[in-house]
Amino acid sequence: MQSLKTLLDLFRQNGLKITPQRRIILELLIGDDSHPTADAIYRRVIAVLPDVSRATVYNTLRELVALDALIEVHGLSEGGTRYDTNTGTHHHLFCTRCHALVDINRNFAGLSLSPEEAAGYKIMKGQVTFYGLCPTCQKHAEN
Amino acid sequence: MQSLKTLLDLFRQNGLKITPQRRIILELLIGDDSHPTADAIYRRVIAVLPDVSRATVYNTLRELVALDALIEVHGLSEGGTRYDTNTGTHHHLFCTRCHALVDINRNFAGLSLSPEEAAGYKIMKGQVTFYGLCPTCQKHAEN
DNA sequence: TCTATAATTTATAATGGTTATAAATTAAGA
DNA sequence: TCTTAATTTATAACCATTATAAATTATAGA
Repeated sequence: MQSLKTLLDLFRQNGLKITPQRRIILELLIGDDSHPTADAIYRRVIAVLPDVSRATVYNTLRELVALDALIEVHGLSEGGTRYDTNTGTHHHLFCTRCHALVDINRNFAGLSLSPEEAAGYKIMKGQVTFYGLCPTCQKHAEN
Repeated sequence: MQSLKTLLDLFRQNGLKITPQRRIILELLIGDDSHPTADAIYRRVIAVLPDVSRATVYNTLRELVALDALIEVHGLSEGGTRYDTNTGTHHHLFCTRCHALVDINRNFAGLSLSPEEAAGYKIMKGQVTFYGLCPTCQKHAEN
């Protein structure tokens, strides 16, 4: 994710106002590679600005996604969409026990389909998700 | 997915009763490779047995998943979980426009992580999802 | 075949993440 | 400083799914 200044400029360039709420959310998001949920972001926001509403958090996240400054990761964990500040092409490694999610910044060779396999589809991208156990969860061996 | 007889035996072996509702759901699911949602299955069920409730459909799907006879696919489309009758290891190809989902029954070589990339994680599996446009959606070029 | 009973189904309410609504507030250009 | 459109907020609504509890039923055993 870019610097705060770049993000603020991006908002301004798109006719969006810089509100205290938006500024806090952007500041918290920058450098966060934990793939937080909307709720996790909300909780961190109200620790700083206690009166911010959930709706504003959701709205701001939606704006960031629309501006391609943030990516939604669906289908992992039960607690809702995860937000990814890494907007480049990358893959994921997910801990099925604690739901930690880390980025894999690498290209996988051989990630393509033969014409028969592709069944006439025009392929736009291939995304890999690795499932496993993080070091901490391996120690708590059960499950 | 196995034959109806195999599935019925599986239910019996696990002390589950064979009800008309369950039988219909199993029959509809066998040979269905469309990755339907719970709602799609429900609508097909009530076309045959009009009084079956959504809860029964959800319950039966949950039982099939617990018996490893059905797999849940999360994070694709907005209409909820997709159900996959292909219980073997495989990958997916998803049309981002019409949400068609097809199985890729192949192993991808090179789908592993170096120790540094794995960051201490114990990897259990790697799942690939290809995103693209199906032949029909390519014609309706927009989007 | 009949009965007893535990499993199942059902209607209904509840849940959880997220979006819509509409009124009150506010950023920012003139 | 004003004006106004954008934003925020509280609240309700939404949708997929699960929980609850009462009514029904499959099935094992008499």
